[in-house]
Amino acid sequence: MESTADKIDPKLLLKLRESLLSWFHKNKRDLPFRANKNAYRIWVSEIMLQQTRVAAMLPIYETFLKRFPEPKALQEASEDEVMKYWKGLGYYSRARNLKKGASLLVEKHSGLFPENYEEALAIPGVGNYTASAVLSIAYGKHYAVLDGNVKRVLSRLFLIESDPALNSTNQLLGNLAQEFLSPISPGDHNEAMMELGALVCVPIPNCSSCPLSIHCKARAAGKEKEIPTSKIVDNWMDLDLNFLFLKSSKGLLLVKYPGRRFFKTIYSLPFRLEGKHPYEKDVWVEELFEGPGLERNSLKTKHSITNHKIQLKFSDINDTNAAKIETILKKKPDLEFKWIDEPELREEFPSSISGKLIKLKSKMNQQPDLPVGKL
DNA sequence: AATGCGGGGCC
DNA sequence: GGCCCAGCATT
Repeated sequence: MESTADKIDPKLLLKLRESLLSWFHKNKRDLPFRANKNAYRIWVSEIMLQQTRVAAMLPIYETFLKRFPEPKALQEASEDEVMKYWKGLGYYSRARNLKKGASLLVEKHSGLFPENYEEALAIPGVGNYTASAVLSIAYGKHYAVLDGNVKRVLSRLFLIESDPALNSTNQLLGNLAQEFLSPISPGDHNEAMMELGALVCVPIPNCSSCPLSIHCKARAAGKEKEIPTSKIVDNWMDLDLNFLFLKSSKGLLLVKYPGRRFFKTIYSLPFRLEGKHPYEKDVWVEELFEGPGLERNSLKTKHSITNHKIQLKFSDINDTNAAKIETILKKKPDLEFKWIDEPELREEFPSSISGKLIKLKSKMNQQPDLPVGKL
């Protein structure tokens, strides 16, 4: 633990905070969630901003809050309507959690976002980051946020060279953030750190406009461009997944099989890995795809699962003898399967992939002259 | 500690 | 067309 804040000159800390805050007051962007501040509006903005760029969430934020200006409105709305307002933001469990959280607020907290950290953490979809952000910005509580921006700023300012993906580094950065946090204006301080990381201390930093640059250890060491560095390489792999709509008199086939690469714990349509990939093929899947009347179409769409850039495709088999299929499936002892009604697919195969495949199918039905063939 | 979850803006 | 992004929950 070379760099801990308790070794830093307290006067320097004061100076750094002051420079940071005065920079923020002059340079902060005029954003809607910085006006009419209340805990609910800040909570909504923080949830929307998770893994999402400001530019992408701005137009949605305005219309969302106009329709759901307070927790009660969100609680009373149907989930479908909430989803409609969330459309375009992705990570839809965020919206479901927001609605659940609104109910919790109405029922347990008189419609207000709690001021207590543990109670905030108990809200679905609220983790350390969001709890600290809302409590500091809305209520002036003394909790430092630690997001990707703050990690980058702190790593450079205090020359933290260890891998930011490591738990130990995270802990160190969290302690530093808390030590550095302004006791007078924790909310502004947190926002200022994130704003600095978003505008100035970006991956390739603009040190000449940074209020902290003269005290930045990474800059002094000439390492500002290489910090933070992660030794963890994400080698994204290209992968083709062909999903099979196998329909028999019993319905549409779903399977679950813990030994496969994806969807170990949920039911999904049977899928086959195609093209070049390092994974083992499953014999029973190949047998299914060899069934009679296979129709492969040329439509595809994109999907990503951690470290995999996937081309999604699908094939159809209709009017198949269910008993024969089940014979194939039963050869695999730990394979579970069931037959469902096709309209239930989204619920029964709870991945966004099912939605994408449904969309692809409807596209195909609108253009019946698309090439369809045995291969 | 690893893994799954997405879609849009921007270069 | 690829890259990047104000994390959380589950396992």
